[in-house]
Amino acid sequence: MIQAIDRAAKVLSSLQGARHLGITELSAELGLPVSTVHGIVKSLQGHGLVAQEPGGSRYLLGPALLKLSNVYLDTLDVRARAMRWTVELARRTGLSTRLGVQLFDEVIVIHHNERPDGSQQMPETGLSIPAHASAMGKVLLAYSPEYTSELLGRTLRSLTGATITDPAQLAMQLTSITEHAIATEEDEAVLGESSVAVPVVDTRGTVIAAVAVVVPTSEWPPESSVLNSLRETARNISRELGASTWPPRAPQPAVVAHSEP
Amino acid sequence: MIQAIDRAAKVLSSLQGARHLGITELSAELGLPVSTVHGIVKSLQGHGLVAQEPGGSRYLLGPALLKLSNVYLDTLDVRARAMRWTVELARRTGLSTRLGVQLFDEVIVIHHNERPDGSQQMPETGLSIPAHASAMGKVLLAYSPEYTSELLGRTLRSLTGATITDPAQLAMQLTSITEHAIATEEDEAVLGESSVAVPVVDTRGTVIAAVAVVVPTSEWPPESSVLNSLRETARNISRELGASTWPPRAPQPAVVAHSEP
DNA sequence: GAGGATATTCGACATTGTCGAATTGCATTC
DNA sequence: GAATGCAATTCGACAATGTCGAATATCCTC
Repeated sequence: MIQAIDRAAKVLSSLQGARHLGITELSAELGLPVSTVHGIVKSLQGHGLVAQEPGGSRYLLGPALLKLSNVYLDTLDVRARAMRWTVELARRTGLSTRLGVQLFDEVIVIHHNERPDGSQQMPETGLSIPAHASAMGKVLLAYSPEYTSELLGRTLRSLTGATITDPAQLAMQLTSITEHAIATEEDEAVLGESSVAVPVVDTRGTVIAAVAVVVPTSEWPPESSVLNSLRETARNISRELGASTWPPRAPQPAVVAHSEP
Repeated sequence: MIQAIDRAAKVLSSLQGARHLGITELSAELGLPVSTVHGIVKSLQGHGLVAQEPGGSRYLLGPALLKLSNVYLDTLDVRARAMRWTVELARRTGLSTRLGVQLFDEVIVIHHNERPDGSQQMPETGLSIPAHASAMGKVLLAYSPEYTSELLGRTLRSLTGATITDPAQLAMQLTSITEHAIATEEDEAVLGESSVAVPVVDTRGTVIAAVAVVVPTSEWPPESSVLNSLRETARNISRELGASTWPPRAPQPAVVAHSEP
């Protein structure tokens, strides 16, 4: 890991947490000399990744990020393929749908369809949710055991009273998820909102994303027709991506007893 | 400018242009040894700014960018303040509206309101348009003479037959824009689409963004009521940001003959 | 199964980024 | 309106760091 780049990324990450920061504040947060931070920030600024708050001398994230992320969304094959199917899913279930990918210990929503009831809703594309508090996150964790083992070691942040913070309990859910290829979450990220998610796989059988429907907790549990539609949506997207089977095979645990002669 | 960060930013920029690239392709594009590029890419990947295309060994932009850009949009004061006014502008004019900021020689759309006619439309937030081919871009250039002089030196890329590529002609438009505080563009970025833009200023009287309405070229020129609504919108946003006067003062050219005794 | 191409690892060198001190600039106070 | 204090910026020397080329591993093609 190249030190300067690592530090630059940490600067971006800090600015992400605390909207506006001065050089001194940044240097305190990162534990680096001010002049070092200054050099990094100016380099980022030179590419529009960081900007000065007009008038002041504090810094914030820059517009280049918006341009980059727009291209990022366009390059995602899953997203392009998924869109027509999730529209249909939203229509059939009357619920809002999400498509998400894993970013370390979080899920990033890469596509969102609003509830088709015409109510005013927030766009959720770009939203990030701690993986352990999200149905999509649980799906993605369940199929990527490498990250999971590490995650279970750390303390799990609680978002609502219902967030699962006990590693053992989460681990249990995850094994159950690989068996049934479906994950749920009740009020664990946002009070009043629950969700169900299933995996999306590509040609190689790898789980690369998750689709979810968001269900108001007042309407929980969802009818089985909702679950069927959700499953069918994931199967359709996966098939378009070249997957031959769905649901995906459960990931092989680190050590298999004796599978080959 | 820190070399490693500069190179990292260039890697991101390359991936932005050509969706998927291998290490060798990247190294060719940047004129750097493969091992150097490899180190940079792996560092970016370690922060989710770059990702591997599943299965292959090629690289593409990463999900962290989406998360960062989402925070970027949230931190923008102008955007939050502008939204309610642009909704009203779209309603009154029946046209789609844009709010944009400058990113070097481009304009990035930071907010977009769809035409209220209920037709299916692309979301344009995150869209980037060469400044010289956009009404918003012309506004922003007109009020930031530093960049402009440099830009006029380069060759201006033509997007449609109507794109202004002659520096002299563009320079003329820019001076006229500072006088009237309004810019137009006819088919210069996209055929069939024209637009009108006005500046948004902050407390210090600096132009920090531009608002525009997009007019189908078939309905060009827009009625004066549209221009009035647009101006009023910019004035309202600017006032909310603490600006005392609107339209903004024309920027002082590099050398003034004799203005102070 | 062999060949070619591409990604990845490794270690030595010197370029490069880092750091602390000095300077400038801004804002607030008296 | 001058003076004080804080924060951003500039500068230069040192050595830690990133860079590069060669060697190795891995993947894909034929």
